[in-house]
Amino acid sequence: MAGSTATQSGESLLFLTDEQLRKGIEAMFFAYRAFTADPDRILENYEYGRAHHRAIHFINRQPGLTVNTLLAMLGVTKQSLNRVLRTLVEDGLVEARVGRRDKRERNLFLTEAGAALERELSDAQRARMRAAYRAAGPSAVAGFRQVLEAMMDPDLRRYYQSMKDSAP
Amino acid sequence: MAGSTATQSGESLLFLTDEQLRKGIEAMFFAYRAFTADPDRILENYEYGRAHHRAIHFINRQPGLTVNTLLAMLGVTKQSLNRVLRTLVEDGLVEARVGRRDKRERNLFLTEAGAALERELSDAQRARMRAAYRAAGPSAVAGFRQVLEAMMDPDLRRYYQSMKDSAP
DNA sequence: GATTTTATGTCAGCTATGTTGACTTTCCAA
DNA sequence: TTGGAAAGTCAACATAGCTGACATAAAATC
Repeated sequence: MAGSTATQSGESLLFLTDEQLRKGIEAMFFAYRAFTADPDRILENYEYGRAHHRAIHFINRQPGLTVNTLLAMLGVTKQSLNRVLRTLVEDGLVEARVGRRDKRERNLFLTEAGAALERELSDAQRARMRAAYRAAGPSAVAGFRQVLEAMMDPDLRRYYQSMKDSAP
Repeated sequence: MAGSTATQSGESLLFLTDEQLRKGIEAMFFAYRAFTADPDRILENYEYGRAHHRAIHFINRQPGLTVNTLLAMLGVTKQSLNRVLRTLVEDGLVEARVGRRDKRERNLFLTEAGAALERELSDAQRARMRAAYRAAGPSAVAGFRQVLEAMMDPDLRRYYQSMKDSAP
């Protein structure tokens, strides 16, 4: 409630003033908008939206994942995801295979066409990310990742950390 | 198109593999979701949405700003913003004063009630940001800000940099 | 074997927030 | 004095969230 500048933390306090925190909030807002701008532009050509991009992204990251797993990562309702998934399957970008062990489950995979769109979207997004990383430098990148990680919901942080981090 | 791991950059290349970039992309996605979660929860109680929050945030940051300026920062159409602004004015959270010099313009201000909601939303969001900053440490915070800044649209970066950064 | 739980899909309807297009009012400035 | 910028409004639409209700199949449990 109060100024919240002064705390008992042992760390340097310079980064915890309200103004600093507000700047961080704005930085997130502006950067996130730029971050989604390129894919959004591409998606228009296909009459898809951000929701399709997110589904495609995670199916690519973890081929064969189940609908429930994807649901947990996206944090939307199954009805909302289903609408997206259905169009992707109909359009031949995603394949939903009945689970081998548990036949109630659907394992999701990108088709060749799906992988191609994933590449197009991700190329654009990675290009911007790469430019930002270059401009900021390696040690800034490490800090960037640390702060984002600390900000995440713990469950998703666990997933995030479990993903491999460097090319094999 | 190709692996895009190898470049001619003089910097350390370790941060520019596709995997590293993809992790950065996911980090943005997950962190942004967490970043908006607290305000979203609060806004439900008032029957407002994220769009209202954004308007309130920027009006608080720059009291008296014009509708056009706000439009540029939010990156939406005036019709979309107008709907939000109208409800905020009707509900007595925002005051739109006719411009002194140019009477076509409307200068936007938060009322006491608007400032109170701003504080509630921003307290929650800053609390999360503060926790993440503390967990990551001061030098990580600097890097975080540098990368986000590099990612922004240049016009918004200019605005962003022009805002004061430390408590006066 | 019967029952319950789980995973998924689907229908209907609602809301928030974005869009475009057309139009009006106000009013500054050339 | 008139052209055009700034602001506001109305209508119609799309996307992507949401809730609730219900269906089906398969697994798990009793």
